[in-house]
Amino acid sequence: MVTDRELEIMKILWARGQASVRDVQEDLNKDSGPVAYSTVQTLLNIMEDKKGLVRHVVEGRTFIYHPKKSSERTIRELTRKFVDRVFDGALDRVMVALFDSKPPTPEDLDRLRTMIDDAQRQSSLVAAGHAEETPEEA
Amino acid sequence: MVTDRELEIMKILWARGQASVRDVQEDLNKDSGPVAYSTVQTLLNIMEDKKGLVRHVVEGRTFIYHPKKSSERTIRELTRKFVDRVFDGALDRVMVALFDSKPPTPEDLDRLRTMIDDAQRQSSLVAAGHAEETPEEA
DNA sequence: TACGCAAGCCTAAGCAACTCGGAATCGGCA
DNA sequence: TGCCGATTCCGAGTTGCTTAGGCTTGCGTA
Repeated sequence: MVTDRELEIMKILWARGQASVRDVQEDLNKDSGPVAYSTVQTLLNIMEDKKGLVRHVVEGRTFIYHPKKSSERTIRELTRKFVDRVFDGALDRVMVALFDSKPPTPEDLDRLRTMIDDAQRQSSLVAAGHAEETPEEA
Repeated sequence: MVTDRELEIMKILWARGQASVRDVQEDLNKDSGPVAYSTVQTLLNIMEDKKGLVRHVVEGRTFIYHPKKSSERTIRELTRKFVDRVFDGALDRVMVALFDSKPPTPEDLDRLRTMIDDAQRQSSLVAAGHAEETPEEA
């Protein structure tokens, strides 16, 4: 649903909180190659009207855009789609590919170990009957 | 580079080792929706001539297609591209999103722990001066 | 007030990639 | 010859990305 270019723009909006078309254009020019003002405008238009990814308020003559969809939700959906598409949902196969394509640093490994420890502690609590203490997501 | 549809076809070829256009069409019809024979043919054509993903041999009158690009390499590249695109290459952020979008099972966690153990043992060996025993990739 | 510049927005359009299917062609066989 | 399955050719619809040009509005200047 959200394309490459749109993701770049969303990243800018997430980082800045809000931005005018000019702001986005300048950031894109800095990060990637040169892009015409009207290109950014068209994309933001589509992202607002057709996809609901952003919204805008008018300030003087200029449109100020805000992200509407959170980075957490967007990234979660992108990740899920990728895992399903490439790995048919198999998490351990993802990990193998991940380590293969991006060799982890020792710091990465430490952080991962901590994450797994937490997850295992969590699931053992659940198994012991403390599931009701885990709040559900809205 | 490799699109959704092409990945589906590659998966079929990887699973079967080789397949005729008819084979691929039938598997696609089984997995996804109905697809015309000529569509599959067009796709395989592009995958051979333009992208070098497959090759074919003639057997009687029919084309038998073989995967040319390995699943390992394809998946590694897809994974790397995804990590760079969405997470700017930050491995630990990928893990967080992974756990978030696909809650790991206890079995997943055990396997992951083993993988991390292996990786850490490996890197400590390297740190101890055995780097020259690690063969380089061609 | 009248004029023109600058900044912003909107519209139309082109280009490339992907996906798909219809129609024609070829080769063997009854 | 006529049929059948397989292959090839070609065009069309969709989507993403890109841009140029036209329109509106506000402001400074004379």
